[in-house]
Amino acid sequence: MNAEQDPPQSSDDTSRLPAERPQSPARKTFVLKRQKDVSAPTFRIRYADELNAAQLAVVENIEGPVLVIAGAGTGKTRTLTYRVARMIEMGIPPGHILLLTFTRKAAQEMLRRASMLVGPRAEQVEGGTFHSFANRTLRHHAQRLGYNPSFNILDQGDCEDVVNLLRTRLGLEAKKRRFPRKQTIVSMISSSINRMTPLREIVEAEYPQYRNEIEEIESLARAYQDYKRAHDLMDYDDLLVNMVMLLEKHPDVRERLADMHRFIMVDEYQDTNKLQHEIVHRLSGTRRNVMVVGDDSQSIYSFRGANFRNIMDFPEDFPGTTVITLEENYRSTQPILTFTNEVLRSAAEKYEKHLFTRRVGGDLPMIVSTMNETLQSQFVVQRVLELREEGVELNDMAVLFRSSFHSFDLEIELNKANIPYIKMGGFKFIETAHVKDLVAHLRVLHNMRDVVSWNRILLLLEGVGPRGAQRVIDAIIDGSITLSHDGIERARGLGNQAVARLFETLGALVDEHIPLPEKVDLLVGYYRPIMKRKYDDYTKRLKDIEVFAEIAGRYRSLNSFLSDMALEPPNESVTDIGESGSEDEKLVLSTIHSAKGLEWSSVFLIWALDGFFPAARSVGSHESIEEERRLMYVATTRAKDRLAISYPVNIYDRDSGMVLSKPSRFIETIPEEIAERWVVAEE
DNA sequence: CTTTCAGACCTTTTT
DNA sequence: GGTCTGAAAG
Repeated sequence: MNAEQDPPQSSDDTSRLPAERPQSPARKTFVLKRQKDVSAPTFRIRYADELNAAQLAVVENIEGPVLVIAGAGTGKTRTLTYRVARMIEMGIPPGHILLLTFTRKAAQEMLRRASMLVGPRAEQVEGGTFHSFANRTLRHHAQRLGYNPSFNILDQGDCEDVVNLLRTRLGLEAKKRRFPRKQTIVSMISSSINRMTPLREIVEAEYPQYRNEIEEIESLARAYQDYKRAHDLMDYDDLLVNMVMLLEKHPDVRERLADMHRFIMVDEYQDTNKLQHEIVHRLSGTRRNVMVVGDDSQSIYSFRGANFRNIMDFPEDFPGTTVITLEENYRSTQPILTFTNEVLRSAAEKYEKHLFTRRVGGDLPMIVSTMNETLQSQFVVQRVLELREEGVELNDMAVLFRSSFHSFDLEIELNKANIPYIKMGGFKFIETAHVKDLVAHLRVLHNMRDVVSWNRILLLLEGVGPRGAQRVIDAIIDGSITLSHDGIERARGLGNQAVARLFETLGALVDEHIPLPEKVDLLVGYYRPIMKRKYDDYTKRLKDIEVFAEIAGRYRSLNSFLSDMALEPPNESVTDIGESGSEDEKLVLSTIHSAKGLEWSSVFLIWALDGFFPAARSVGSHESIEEERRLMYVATTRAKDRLAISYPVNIYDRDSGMVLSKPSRFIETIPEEIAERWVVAEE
């Protein structure tokens, strides 16, 4: 099928043709001319030479719904890049293209590569995550939904704080029976929202132990929603919910947005949830120029409400969909590909794909059993050093694991061996208490009504507890304390030295003409003594604060800084972030989730031990086991040339109280001719 | 009211 | 090994 000849439905769907719709003249002629003349020899890029047949089909199908099933390593990024380039060459204004990706980095990378093909115009394509797109859009249209445009965004920790506060207020402490902890409550609510399923059903299906508490949980959830709305706060889910609301309840806005984003591309579609699907569906409107790419076999975010039904059902949601499958793998050698296919062989439901590669030859994957945890780490260290000797750069090797803490022991051994590494995923810099404290100060400057942040920064003060904080917050909300001169006087009148100093500091910073870096410096000066009093590892944390100031220094506006910190925080974990730039060559340690979309020459997968991977708590249900299997697939498909999977035996697991010694069920049955088995024992 | 302290609890994955 | 909660001391 070929967009140049006769795009399907172009005759009956007139709304797509700009000529029918009065517009600014310049824009109109621009688009019209190109659409009728697509195959004219104005393309400077010779797409057919650069892409294989399936990839070319993706690039040439610009109009109408397109579903691309892209197996691992099949050149998805390349294809998307060329598609963007092609659209721009066709004369589609870059601003009309919306590229939704899983991380902002992925979008930036694609646009950077596209701009190398067709020039800097490509950078004007609107790209980013669903959340960041929703954020930008909602800042423009907040009033329509009754929000202040300077709403602040709550991360998960903030949400938990709110729930905690409201729970106390409603008198729902874990007094009598067992009431779920705040974390659990937040994830219940989030599940309910992202799956568009009533809370009651979520609790009954997934948290049956709290069945008797449903009434209370529901009322807490309601209080939570009201609270956020009353104070111009949105959590991650609200960004999506409100985006859907905006599109649903305000047709004029929907029209305008659909007009602005005529061509929509969504990457990693297998990891979108129902809300995100709604956004795509409504935004594409009658034009239906939607292309989604994904691999159902790599769907690994169901805990976040992602539903791979989205990708399975796409052709039904968008009748007339062109389905294109990318099957040539350019990444891995045949032995690795054979191995990954074997991992996937018994998956329950999937689009059939037959990945093949021309990279014949290469080592068989290794499955390595070690006596204990330390030997596993030492095995990795030794192999890394050997490969390094053979000329493989550290950058081109990665160690992957199911859960963040699985790398702890390895990190010790890496330090001993002086191997520099960077760790992705797990606990983040931005989530450390002292960094959150600083951010909270900036957030109240951005939005005085951010009571969550007020609460946080007031509780830092000596002599202020929950009660005192609430008194001050009440005064802020009713307007008797402000950051103006007499507002500060009033704060001083409260009789607490520390509170007075807080307001003096903030009062001096509220001036919008002060550049952000300067604000942060002043704030750090204010915060340092507080930190010294509160944390005994003060000097270690001080380093983070310096890094924080440095990051803030790159931003001009408080708004964009806060949005980025909430939506796209640095993914490196705490220890690494300060060292960036000190050494270029580093071994990558990463959770499998954070390794999505990446590739390395050599990949180690550690802790492939039943109970760790699959995780013990996933063993219960069929669906979660299937997801773990896909996770194994994602992990193993990251490898280009070498793959080693290891597991220690005889590990005592506190959770189950058992000694675990079985290799992961996903690799246990792999035949001898597909993977070599090794044992590492003490000499 | 706030702070401190001791015991209970449980740990995926991320926007 | 860390966070979270509740009770007692300041």
